[in-house]
Amino acid sequence: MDFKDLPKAYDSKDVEAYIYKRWEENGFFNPDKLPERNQQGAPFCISMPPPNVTGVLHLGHTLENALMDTMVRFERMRGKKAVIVPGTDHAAIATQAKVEKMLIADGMEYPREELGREKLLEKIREFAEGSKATMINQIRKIGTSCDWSRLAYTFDEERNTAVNELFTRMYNDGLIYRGYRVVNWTVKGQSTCSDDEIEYVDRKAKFYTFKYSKDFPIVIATTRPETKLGDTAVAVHPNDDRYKQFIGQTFSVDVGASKPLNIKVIADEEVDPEFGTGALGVTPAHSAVDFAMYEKQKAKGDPIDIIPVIGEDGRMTAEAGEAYQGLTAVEAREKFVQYLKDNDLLIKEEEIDQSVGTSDRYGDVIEAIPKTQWWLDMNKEIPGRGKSLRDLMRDAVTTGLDGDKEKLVTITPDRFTKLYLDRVENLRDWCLSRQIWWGHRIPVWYKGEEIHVGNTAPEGEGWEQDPDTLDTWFSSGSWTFSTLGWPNETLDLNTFHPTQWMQMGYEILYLWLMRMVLMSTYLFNDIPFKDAYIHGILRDKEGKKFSKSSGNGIDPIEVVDEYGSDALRISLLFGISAGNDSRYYTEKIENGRNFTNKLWNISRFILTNIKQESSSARRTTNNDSSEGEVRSSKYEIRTLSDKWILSRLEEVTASVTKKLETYQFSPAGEELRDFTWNDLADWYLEIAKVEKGKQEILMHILPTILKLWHPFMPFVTEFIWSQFNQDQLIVAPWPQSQDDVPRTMDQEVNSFETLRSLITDLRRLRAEQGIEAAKFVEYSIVADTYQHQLIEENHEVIKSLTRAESINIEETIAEGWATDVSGTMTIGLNLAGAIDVEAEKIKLQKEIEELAPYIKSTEAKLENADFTSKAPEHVVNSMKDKLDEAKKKQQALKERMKSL
RNA sequence: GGACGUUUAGCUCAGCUGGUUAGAGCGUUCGAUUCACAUUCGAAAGGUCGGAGGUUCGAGUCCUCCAACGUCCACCA
Repeated sequence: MDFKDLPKAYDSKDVEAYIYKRWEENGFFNPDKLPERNQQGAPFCISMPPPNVTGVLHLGHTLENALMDTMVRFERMRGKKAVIVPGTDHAAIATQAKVEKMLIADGMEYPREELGREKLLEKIREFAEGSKATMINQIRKIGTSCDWSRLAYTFDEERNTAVNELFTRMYNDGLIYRGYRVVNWTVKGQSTCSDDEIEYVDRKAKFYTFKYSKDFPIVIATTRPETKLGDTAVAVHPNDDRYKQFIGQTFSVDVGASKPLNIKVIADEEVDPEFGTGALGVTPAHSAVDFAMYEKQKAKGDPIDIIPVIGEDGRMTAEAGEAYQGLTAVEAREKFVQYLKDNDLLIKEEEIDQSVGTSDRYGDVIEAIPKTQWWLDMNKEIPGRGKSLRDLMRDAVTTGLDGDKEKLVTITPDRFTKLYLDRVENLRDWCLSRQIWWGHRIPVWYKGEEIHVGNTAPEGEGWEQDPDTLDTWFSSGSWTFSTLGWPNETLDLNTFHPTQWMQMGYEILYLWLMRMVLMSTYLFNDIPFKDAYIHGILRDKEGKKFSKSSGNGIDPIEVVDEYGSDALRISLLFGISAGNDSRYYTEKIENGRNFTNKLWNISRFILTNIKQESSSARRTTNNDSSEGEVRSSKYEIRTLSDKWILSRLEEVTASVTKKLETYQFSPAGEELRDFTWNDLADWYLEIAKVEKGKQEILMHILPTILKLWHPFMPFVTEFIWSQFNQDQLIVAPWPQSQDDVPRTMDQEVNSFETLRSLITDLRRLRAEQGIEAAKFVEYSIVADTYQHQLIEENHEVIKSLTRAESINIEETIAEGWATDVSGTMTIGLNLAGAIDVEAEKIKLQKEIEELAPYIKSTEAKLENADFTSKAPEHVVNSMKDKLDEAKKKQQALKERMKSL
């Protein structure tokens, strides 16, 4: 397609499909196929946070892809060996829960029972494969330049090997152990879950204060009376005078169950004498805290019993007594409370606010029940390392591992480091095993008393593999290295690990970031990535979270189809700041689309302009990608506007580079947009229509801004680039900026700014007087020598941009003309006598008044010795200059007033 | 109970280590169909930076307290 055929409006659809295909064909997503320049460059690797195979991508994924792709394209152009390693996550519990829900919706009552393990897994696998295919296509559509040859899946064979190996090593180091402890149990999901998979919701609850029996001396309180059937102790503070006397005694109490409870009164420092009745009914089987007391008592040699009264089905067990067995917890609660009432044991019943833990996937209330599970120890010293996992996780974000700053994870914004650390200090041992089926099987085999832990099943007959699966985060925690080939010593692993950059939403800081740090520090004594950028979540126009239940979900692909991927990308990136939520709404996308179109038309103008103006086919074809700046050597700086725009381009290049280096995506993009639209399009291109002969300069500017824009808007920039280049923009060198912009430019830039405001002021003058836009007018200007020269030199530009018949430099503005002051110049507009003198006076008076307070306060500041002696010189000087100008302006205004 | 975040034009948000008369986009008002673009162009109106103190020559920008909204954490027995 030749540029003369470029349509007036940019149509993203065909272009995007064509361009992405071309990229893939050229193989530049694969770091091994990048040009020599990149092969020599430093590695830059981003592990794509693998989206869950639970369905389709949402806007949040689009934001993440935009962030990653912007970074990787930037670094690729800068000559690094850059790669995004893509993948998907089997998302164990989330996916199984999703498929089960779908099966139930289709009429199945108990999918697990009805299908059995293998058949249900087959269903889930089918669904997962479908999701994967959909999501990969969606990622392509967004334009993410990830290396599909390195595509991974948390549940494929390579990752399974990694997971098993990791588990085995941790087991052999004594960090993974099997233990009977209280776990978080979802009855609906029929599985344990980790502390991180619990979502707390506020609700009202009844708080009951009661005695076990008439003759029991201590009053206790609870929101879960039914669990009290499993109480085996009452804990009080050792110094509590009210209860001291009972410590050590055991009471047999009849609570209306089949057999009486033996309640021992124990002392525990943890009990707060001020809270409630100062005594705590201990239910070791159904409370993590109480279980800890149970363990403590055991260690002390003064054990108490543990009686599970709630089973895995959420119903009361036989241990709860015949009268309760089989009842749901809620039914049992009612029954027990009724018993207390009937026997005059209930002392108080009040309503309180309670925060109750629920399963984030199944939604039901989490029960605490005791169960034998696999755990990862946070506190145990790793053999030969002198540190625990907790220590490593702490070191990785504070001092760097072993005090090495190269092994320090930097989190942006910094405040998340503190949240991370708080969490690290409070981490409990991680329950690794799950009873759901969709996931990596625990690599443990049993035969009688024997246990085998390893990558593969042991030799010999009669071994049975543990039926449980691993917490999904165990596999995603190893993502940064499992995707690079570990446990094999691959070239990728050596080259790209630790990875350079990671981005994620703050909602998975604990779930994922911490686990990745844990795994990498454990295995390699190294970090998983150097810098982590934390982004907020996308909300809708009202600030509500996007969710299926709110019905406000948006399909990014529909948006891409309508507005284009580039438009979507920049509208998501603009207006965000690290760690903060942002809102998404149509106007933003339209704005993105409009800008894309603007860039398109700027390019169209420049390219066609070149064609028309340079009959000698000056257009350079660039056939050596390392010579990206080939055009720059050819241009000639001739006018003020040339100097100005090139100076601005330098400045913007340096600034955008700096901002991208520090992950300031929005400021970088906005600065670029401001330059492209407000400086280049609105001024320089308009001037170019008057001054002519700017082909070379424009053909320097266009490629440069296409490069600068490419990380943000890869499609449209690549396509425009293809109109005058053989090579591809995706691997073109990032523009170099000379930090030392020649000082002589400053003066030029200032002169141009003077010119620019003069033109704006002249335009305003005619607009205020209601002169119709098409009409040519006469201006006159009172200017000093320097300004005079400026106006002379740019006479045609001013005339054209203000639609003037004539512009004359005069001693004074003639009578009957409308006037105003531009900087220190007085400007006039010929109204052919039709001037409202009074209105003019009012306007000028207003301007004089507006200036007065500024002059006054600035003068006061400059007279203040404290200020002039303490403030830095440049501040004082610039203030003097400004004051000077303001005074001149005021003077001009006053003179004009007088002459009226 | 603890911690963190937010509070700047009608709306959505920028404002780095304190230093010019506080910015952008959208929206609004007025004007424009001229040869890149009406997904456009020109011009304008509109905030004193949640509140109260303090530090400083100087505070949206630092400190203290308060308020509203939001988020996370906690063994609320």
